[in-house]
Amino acid sequence: MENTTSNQTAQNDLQVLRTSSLTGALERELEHLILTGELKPGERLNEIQLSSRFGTSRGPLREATRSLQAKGLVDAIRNRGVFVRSISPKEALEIYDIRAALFGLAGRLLTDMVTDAMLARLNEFLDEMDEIAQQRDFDRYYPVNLQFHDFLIRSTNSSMLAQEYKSLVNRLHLCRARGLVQAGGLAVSNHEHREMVDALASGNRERAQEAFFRHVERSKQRFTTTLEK
Amino acid sequence: MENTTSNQTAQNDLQVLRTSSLTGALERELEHLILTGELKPGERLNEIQLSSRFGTSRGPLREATRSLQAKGLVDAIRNRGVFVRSISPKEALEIYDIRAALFGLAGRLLTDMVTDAMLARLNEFLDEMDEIAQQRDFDRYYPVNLQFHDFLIRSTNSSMLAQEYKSLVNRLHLCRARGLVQAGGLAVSNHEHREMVDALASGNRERAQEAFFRHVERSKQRFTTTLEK
DNA sequence: TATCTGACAATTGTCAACAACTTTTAGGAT
DNA sequence: ATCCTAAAAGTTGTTGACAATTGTCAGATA
Repeated sequence: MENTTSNQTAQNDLQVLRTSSLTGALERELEHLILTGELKPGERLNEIQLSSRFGTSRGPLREATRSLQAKGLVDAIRNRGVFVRSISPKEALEIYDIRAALFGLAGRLLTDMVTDAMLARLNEFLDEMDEIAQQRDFDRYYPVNLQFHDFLIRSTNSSMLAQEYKSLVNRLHLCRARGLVQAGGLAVSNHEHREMVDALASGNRERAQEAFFRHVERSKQRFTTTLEK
Repeated sequence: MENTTSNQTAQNDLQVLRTSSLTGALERELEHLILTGELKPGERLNEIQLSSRFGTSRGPLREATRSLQAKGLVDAIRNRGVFVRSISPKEALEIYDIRAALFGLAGRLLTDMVTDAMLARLNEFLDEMDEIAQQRDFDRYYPVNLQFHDFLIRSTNSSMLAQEYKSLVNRLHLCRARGLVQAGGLAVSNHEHREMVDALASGNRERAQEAFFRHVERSKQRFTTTLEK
């Protein structure tokens, strides 16, 4: 039994390596370590240590870190090494603005392609989040909230937009000062969600864009206020 | 004489290598080759050929291409090589939208920080472009138009925004179908520019955002029409 | 003629070794 | 004790070699 499972995983690994690459796998692994916080902002990525940990040589690992550098997740200093990037509050605010702009675009695009089925699904989300918000259960609210936003972005059918948006969210995770930012405004947040969905249903592009934009901007403000104390 | 200059460039190269890296230099060089069209969309980047051309080994070159891959300028296929990315019309349209959203954000941000000096500089740009447009001199119009947009983006003081915007513009260059798109609408374009500056001067955030947004959207429409014939 | 097969060439994937640089540490001078 | 210096250790930068894969082409077969 143990034999078959290990054979299976070995086959999976091979399957992965046929289409993807060792570098790509390492990159995903490192990205995971960074985003989960196992590798913390400012921490150095030791090539020897990491490559021996993953059982590869330094070459593919270096390629993976170059990719992460281009994505803005690490900084590289020549002859010193690569370090998990640390996003300053100033940079975080800049990213919030860009995220707001992209989310606003999502709202604008969705207005012209929204269906009854989509509105129904969105209202399901709203109801679910309302229920959770009333119980002040942040641990349950957070993932659904994430799903809600993901659903909206993916519904635009713009893979470029989805990719850019994800990249921004990832970088935002690297801001140390970003604790449980929105722990306070659960009900508030969902009120904004309703405004967004209503704007979509109204068919008014500019209104939807503005509603989506402001939702992220308010989240930015909540971040600012928690920052000041 | 020849000796001193070659010594100087050699010193410059060394100076560059102290702060930057060989990989970084290679990446810039490759990016240049791609954006100028010396390496055309779909073309393969031969590691041996390129590394011998630049006088390095394949290691740093591979790291450079990984970075370009993350930036969306090349595609890599395992065991086949990396290829200059070819942006489809569909993807180009998606990028136009994102660019519009970011440019709209620039307008919104600038509204709150615009100075008399900045407005004066912008009006200089407008007058200059008007003059060139009347002469139908596209070769002169294009770089000034670029400068104008660059000036606006940089004036927001958001390095993140500038970086993202530049990345999008770069990728747009990889669309084969994008010839001299806006060769037609010189005067039209500058009329839109005036609307943008006027909106900035009005102090109305939403109006400025919309004006900036629509400017890129109209440029997208011009792209679409040239695409259809 | 068209298609399949297998050897050969070209190219990419990975690795280990060496060179260059940085940081640490130990020793000595003040 | 403090500061400087130089050797040592640790880490990154780069290279060339080898393995694995893909592409090419001549010859055999139907």
